[in-house]
Amino acid sequence: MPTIYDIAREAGVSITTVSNILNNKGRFKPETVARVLEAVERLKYRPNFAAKSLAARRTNTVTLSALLTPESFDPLNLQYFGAIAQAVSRSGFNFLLHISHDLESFERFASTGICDGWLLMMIRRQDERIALLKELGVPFVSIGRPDEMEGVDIVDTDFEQTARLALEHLLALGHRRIAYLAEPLEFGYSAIRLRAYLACLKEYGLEGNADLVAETDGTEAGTVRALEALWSRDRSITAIITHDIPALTVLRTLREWGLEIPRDVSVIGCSDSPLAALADPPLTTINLYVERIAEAAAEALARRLQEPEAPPAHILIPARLVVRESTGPAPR
Amino acid sequence: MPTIYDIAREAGVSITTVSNILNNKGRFKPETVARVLEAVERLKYRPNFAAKSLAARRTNTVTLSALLTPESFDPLNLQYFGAIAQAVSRSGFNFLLHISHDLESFERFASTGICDGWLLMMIRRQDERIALLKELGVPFVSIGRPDEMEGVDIVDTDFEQTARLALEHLLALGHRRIAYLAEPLEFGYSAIRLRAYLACLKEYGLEGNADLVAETDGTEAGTVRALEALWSRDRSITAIITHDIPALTVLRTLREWGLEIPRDVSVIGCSDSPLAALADPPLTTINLYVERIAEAAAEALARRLQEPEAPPAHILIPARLVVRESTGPAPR
DNA sequence: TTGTACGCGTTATCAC
DNA sequence: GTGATAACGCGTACAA
Repeated sequence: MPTIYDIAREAGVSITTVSNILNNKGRFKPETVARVLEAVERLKYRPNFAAKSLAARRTNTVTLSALLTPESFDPLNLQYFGAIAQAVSRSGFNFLLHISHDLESFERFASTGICDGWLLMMIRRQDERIALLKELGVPFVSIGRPDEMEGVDIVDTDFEQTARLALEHLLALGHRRIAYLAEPLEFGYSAIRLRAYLACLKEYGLEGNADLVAETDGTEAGTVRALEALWSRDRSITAIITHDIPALTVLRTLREWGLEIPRDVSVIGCSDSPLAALADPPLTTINLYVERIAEAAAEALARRLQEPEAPPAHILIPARLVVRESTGPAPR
Repeated sequence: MPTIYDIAREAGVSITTVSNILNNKGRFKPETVARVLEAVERLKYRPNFAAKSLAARRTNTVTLSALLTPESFDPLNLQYFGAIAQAVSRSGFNFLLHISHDLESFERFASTGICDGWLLMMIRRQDERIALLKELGVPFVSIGRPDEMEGVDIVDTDFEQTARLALEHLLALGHRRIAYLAEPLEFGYSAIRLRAYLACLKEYGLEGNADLVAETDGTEAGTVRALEALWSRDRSITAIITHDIPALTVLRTLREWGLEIPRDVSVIGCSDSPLAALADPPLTTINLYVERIAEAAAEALARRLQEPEAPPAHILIPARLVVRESTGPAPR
């Protein structure tokens, strides 16, 4: 691998000149620039990452932290990865993806200074990554809301709005007995969604439905159990609001029970995972605008990196209803 | 961030001692070791990645390269990511995941020397990443087979065996008119699978079925078209071999046609994507032992990094049949 | 067993 | 405009 000295020699200039030209600093004779660039091309020179980082005291790199959990097989995560990769690249940073199975591997990685800042996803209510990064003084943006949001930059879906979107869609179709099947409430977003939903119920004078709430433990069996609990409590339910992944199980279980969807029961998910369109019937759900979330997160981190002392931003991205075939008029 | 000098001062030793103790070199008084480790702990010192890499002329880091394509939403990819992350960590390297939307972003990243070696997945028939890495002289292992395998380390599924597994399963159930629905043949693995399948047919004296082969373009509509082509060619088909993702569409389309699975038609997929178990009915498929592939790839790369001149290895990992509910006895 | 000094490849500072 | 030269933080001869 050639070094900056090789280029300087080839072009007949000093390494300072090479460095400055490559980093667009100062003004140089077009001729000099040409000679340098030509040498770079010929020798296929690329500045060494380690040396550059060490000297500049910044790596110009941003890392996305994802967790490795059994539940995290939702292909929606792949959409997030892709969208964030693009958004970060566009904002001029190198992009890295780090998958940690435990906090230790995250810590080892985070404290070596391989990146300037972090994007955190799959946020938990008491996310240890946040505590760690705060302590280390490493800039980051949280994609999702932890319990303690004080002093942290946050980008998240506007779950208050998704709750409204789902409820209003069902109300417009004539549904009144609406159940809510929550994902494990230990997941921050699940707790937030439920709270928003309950508030929304109240707004529409439907507090009665607050009884029709169940929680799955995240497994298929758990979802079936939650559904059974709901059904044994009230057989007049005509619609269910849930998340995309449990919705798949709900769809199948209801059909096994001899119910037809949406004739007998309407089902609406949330997140518009790629799985939603593949479901049978295709699932009505809420699209989160993953690209906008990615864009906002990348921007927020870029700003934080530039102005370390700026006040933390809390950005909520609106979502949109995607009507497919799992919802229909309430049975009479 | 504290440096090695801070630790040396805190522990009352030289930086050499700190460095050696941290890297397990030489023998030291237990007392000295304790003092150093205690200082490290107290100041939360971690060797700086850039400085370490620069001095050692190696980064001790391995990167997995994934491509960003519309088709790549299969959650199986997430399993690969996780398994490879773990395997690489276990083999003592830092793990990075790089998602590239184009060759340029890959090249920019690969030529800065941020990692010692690469693991390549989602291999294409003429994969430009392979050409680039070869030219750069950067060590890598290809997870999947490109057309030109000469001189490259390869770890892949034994598709010759998966073909046999699927065919034998169906034959044992009494099927004789078996169709094959291939993924786009521009994907290397798809071409390899088809070739292996045709060879397997011949072995069983079933060359007649070679007519019952169709190719999807990877979209849902394309899969439906391929299925229609198959059906218009021969209505006596009782079983279909395909990949997991198109299998989902096949399942749904056949049901729309009024066919029951597996009573009227058996369907078998390949790859045991997390989606397979969620399908309706749950899909019989071939499990690829993702963990073993990951393990083998990480090992192969570690060996290559240690012995740059070792002869290239071509490792094929056997798979296993997973019988669920989409296959059954042939209708009489 | 410990300390000094140099080198890794780059950027930053400051002089010319 | 261009060029010396001193960091950057760590590993490692080599000397003590």
